[in-house]
Formats: sequence, C-alpha cells, structure tokens
Amino acid sequence: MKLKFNFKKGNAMESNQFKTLISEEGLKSTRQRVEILDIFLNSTGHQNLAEIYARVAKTNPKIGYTTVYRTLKLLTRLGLAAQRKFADGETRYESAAEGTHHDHLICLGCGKILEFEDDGLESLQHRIARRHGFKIFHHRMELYGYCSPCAHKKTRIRRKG
Amino acid sequence: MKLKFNFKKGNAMESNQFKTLISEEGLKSTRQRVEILDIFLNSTGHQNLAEIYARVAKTNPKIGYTTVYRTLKLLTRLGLAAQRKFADGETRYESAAEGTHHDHLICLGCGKILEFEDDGLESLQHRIARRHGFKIFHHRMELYGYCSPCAHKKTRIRRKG
DNA sequence: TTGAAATTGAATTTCAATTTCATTTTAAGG
DNA sequence: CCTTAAAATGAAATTGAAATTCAATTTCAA
Ligand SMILES: [Mn+2]
Ligand SMILES: [Mn+2]
Ligand SMILES: [Zn+2]
Ligand SMILES: [Zn+2]
Repeated sequence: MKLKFNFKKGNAMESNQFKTLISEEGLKSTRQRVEILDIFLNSTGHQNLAEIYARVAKTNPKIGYTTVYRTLKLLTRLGLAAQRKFADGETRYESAAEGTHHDHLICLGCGKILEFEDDGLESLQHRIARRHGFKIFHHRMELYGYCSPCAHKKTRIRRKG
Repeated sequence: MKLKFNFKKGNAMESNQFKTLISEEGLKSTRQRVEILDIFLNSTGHQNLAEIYARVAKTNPKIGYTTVYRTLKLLTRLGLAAQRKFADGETRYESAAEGTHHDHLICLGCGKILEFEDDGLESLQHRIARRHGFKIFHHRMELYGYCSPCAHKKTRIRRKG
C-alpha cells in the first residue's frame, strides 16, 4: 500500500490526514481510532496487544480491548502498522513508518530486538528466487543468537525463540 | 543436538536405534512412538499435525491424537523432526534428517514449498550478526512470491501468507 | 517377575484470536 | 441543525489449536 502522507515515527499523524486516508477505504474516523493511532505511533519497539492496550487504557480506560485489537488490524491493512510473529509465537506490532523495511536480530538471552537492513541480503534473496523461477513479493528473515552482553553472562533469562 | 545415527529420509530408522537414542534421554521406546516415527520418516513435505495424525490413524486407529502431538514434539527435541511456522500461522513438521539445513521459498499462488541452501546467504547472515555484536545460533528465512506457473496464471488460489 | 516410573488417550483446560450483537457514533444529505 | 443508514464500539461469547490432567496401561531395569 502506497502511503499518501509522509508520516514518521515521532511526528504525530494529523487527525485529519488519518480521516482522509481512512475514508478512502469507506471507513470512519473515530475518537478511539485516532487515539489508538496516536499512542501507537508515539511509541517504539515491538509490542504485543496487551502492551498496546495497557498504554491506551492508561490514557482512556473507556476504550475496549476489542477496539484496540480491531484498530491494530486496521492500521496494518492501511500500512501504518506491521504485524510480526517471531519464533516465540507472540503476535507483536510495530510502527510501519514509510520506507522502513528491515529484518531482525533477536537476542535469546535478554529478548532485545535489533533491526537491520542490508542491501546485499536483499539482492541475494532475489538472486536465489530467480534461480528457482520465483518472483518474490516479500520475505521474512530473523537471526537468533546472543547479544554481546548476554554472550558473556552465564545465567541467562530465556526469552523469545 | 548431535545425532548418533546416520538416518536419512527413506531409510527407516531401526526400532532399536531409536530405542538407544531415546533411552539416553531417560525416555522409553513404545509401540506408538516407533510407529509414529516410522510413518513420519517415510513421508515427505511439510505436514501439519492433522495430516500426520491422519496417516497414523490409517495404519493404527488406536493411537490417539494426543500421542501424535506429544511424539512430534519429542522427535523435534531429539532432532529427528523440525517444527516450522510459516507466515500462514499453521504449525508444520518436516523430517530433520542429518545435514539438511535449508530455507524456504513459498508460492503465494499454489502453496508449493521449495527448499534451498545457499552458503553465501549463511555467511552473509554471520557477517551481519557480527557487525552488530551478535553470535547467531539459528535463523529463520522464508521468501514469499510466485512460482513460475503461478506467475503466469490470472486466477490465483490464495494459500499461505 | 516385580514395581517404580513413564506413557497413553480421552477429556478437559487454557488462552489468544475472533465473532456476536445490542447500543452508540459517525458523516453524508437534506 | 435534523435525519438516518451504515459503521463502529465494547462486553460477552465463541473458536480452535495447543497444552494439561488423570486413571489405566505399559515399559524396562533390577
Ligand atoms: Mn522491527
Ligand atoms: Mn523444509
Ligand atoms: Zn541479550
Ligand atoms: Zn505456485
């Protein structure tokens, strides 16, 4: 999905920009949606629904879990959020600000998630696909290991994948 | 986990080899486990539990679904099976015969799953990890697109994500 | 052969994801 | 500013795969 607005993490998307974007899909802008979007875009990382809901509830306890759930699905459809499922099986969401394709390095010790982008990797993927007659549309790539602090500890608190 | 036996797809693992392998973990070899292992190793592809259970039930309807479920988890722990969760969210298992690390190309049209191995990709992953101070233990990498027959069809039967 | 420990399998539980539905809200038109 | 049809909300219910329970059965070391 091609975004019409040049929104970025940290730059709150204007409520009326959202209204325009969402109305193109025949959907309606609501207080709840705008509030959830605002909170979501103004936070970083890879959060699960419970975490996002907790943030929302802190600001407005009237908003239901179901609405947060549905709104995150909606934002994913609109290209404003991205859903991730790493090897631990938890469903997480991250902001999908324009031009932010990246893959992930995940620490098996502390759960830290690092993002990276590597053009060589991307082109190699396409070469591999072409070799097998495939036309790639997207990929998933995660590297699991230990970050440098964790690699030196003995006692590891296991988390994620 | 380092395998003691040189089993391969198609070469049925001897029941007594399995007995030795499993007993090293303090576990017991049972009729059910041997039967499930045999059926599992003598089939190919990426099957979900229902599919594996169906095969097992065809041979021995007395074996319960729960036992198949538990045995596949066990085989995974022993390094004889590998669990996969592609983007469609289904849990699948494939035989993890010795020395068969590979990644996957998945057709969004027909659901075909192709396996590939690329040394360049593996080493590039390690370079990327090192660049970020990580020590990688495993990775997940899937390429999603259209196989050549599907790329030329108009009507696509969507499967897998 | 014996018996402690492990396994089996039907039934139950868990738990996140999804759906239902009565009520409320939105927004386009008048 | 009304009206109203369509969409959204949110509490509650449902779903379904994964995991657990437990009484009965089986395994295997001694
Ligand atoms: Mn990310
Ligand atoms: Mn495979
Ligand atoms: Zn770490
Ligand atoms: Zn195909």
